[in-house]
Amino acid sequence: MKWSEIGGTPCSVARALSVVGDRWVLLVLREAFMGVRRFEDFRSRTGMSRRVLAERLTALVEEGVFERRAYSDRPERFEYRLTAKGRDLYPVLVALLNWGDHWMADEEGPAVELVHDPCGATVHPVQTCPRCGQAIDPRAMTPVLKRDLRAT
Amino acid sequence: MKWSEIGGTPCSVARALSVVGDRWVLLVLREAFMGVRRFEDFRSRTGMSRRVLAERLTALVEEGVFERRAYSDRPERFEYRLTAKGRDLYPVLVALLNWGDHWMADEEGPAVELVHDPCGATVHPVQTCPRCGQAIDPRAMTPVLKRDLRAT
DNA sequence: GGACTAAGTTCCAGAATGGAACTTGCTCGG
DNA sequence: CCGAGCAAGTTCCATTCTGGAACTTAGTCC
Repeated sequence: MKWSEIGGTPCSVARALSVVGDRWVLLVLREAFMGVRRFEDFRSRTGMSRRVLAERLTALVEEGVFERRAYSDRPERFEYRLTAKGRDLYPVLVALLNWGDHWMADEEGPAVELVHDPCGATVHPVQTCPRCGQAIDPRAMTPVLKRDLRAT
Repeated sequence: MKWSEIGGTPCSVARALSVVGDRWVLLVLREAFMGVRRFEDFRSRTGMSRRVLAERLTALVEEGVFERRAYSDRPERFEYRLTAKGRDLYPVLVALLNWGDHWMADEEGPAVELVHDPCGATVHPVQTCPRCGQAIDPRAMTPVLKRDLRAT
């Protein structure tokens, strides 16, 4: 199976990955959540090649994760802003951040910390059950398969 | 910058991605969380090539995400089990699943549902602030940069 | 006029990938 | 005993993808 076919799968994880399951895309999203909007800023802060950045941004705009809009005519210049669909990827980034902070840390401590404005605390958000409010433990979750994940 | 250098960055997201920021790796993890442990099962359920699967599993074992252990001598056969480090990636997968369910759905509904055993509900876990318990809204979070994300 | 900027595009050599064939050690059916 | 089958890889090749550097376009600043 080629990667490009993965989005045709009925699995939501696979479909999400068809959009977002790319090394560079996730780094671009990290920057977007830090407020970056411009091509050159994405490029210099992630260190990716222009080639790949241009390609990824185009794809993300097509997927509706970013919106491309002019911030200047003469000369024409564009910026990339997260849409609601893009903003909803925040939990993915936070989950990666938490895991990196926990398992890939060095002595100097995390480079980025998250402050929850309403309560003012520096936090690592946790996943909880929206029904009972308990923190999620993987072993307390049962995945129920409704369809073959490979079917079309 | 080459991808292989990304792990040397002080950013936890980048470091997490150096391990897990691969299309196929995340699909392998999806299967692992559904209980899959064996090479052939990973292969047939994800559709990836043996070549790439073998390579990724080796790397994940080196990183401590999976543990490789024999489940049979004569002939020698191995299985791959998630370690604690691997299990901690659950929130990443759940976040992707949630996003896929929400934004990439089709008419037939999700292929996988998650049941929270303690309360019995089918749920989409949400990220909350461990301090005040509120659901996380990206706009209510301020990222505080402690160091340059590109420095060594 | 010349240097500089931002947002791309183009080109190339080298790295990564998918697919299919092959290997190893063993079990099973006849 | 013989051939088929299986699981977990490994090897090979043709195709695709990447990083890096150079180039383009339209305009501003000195």
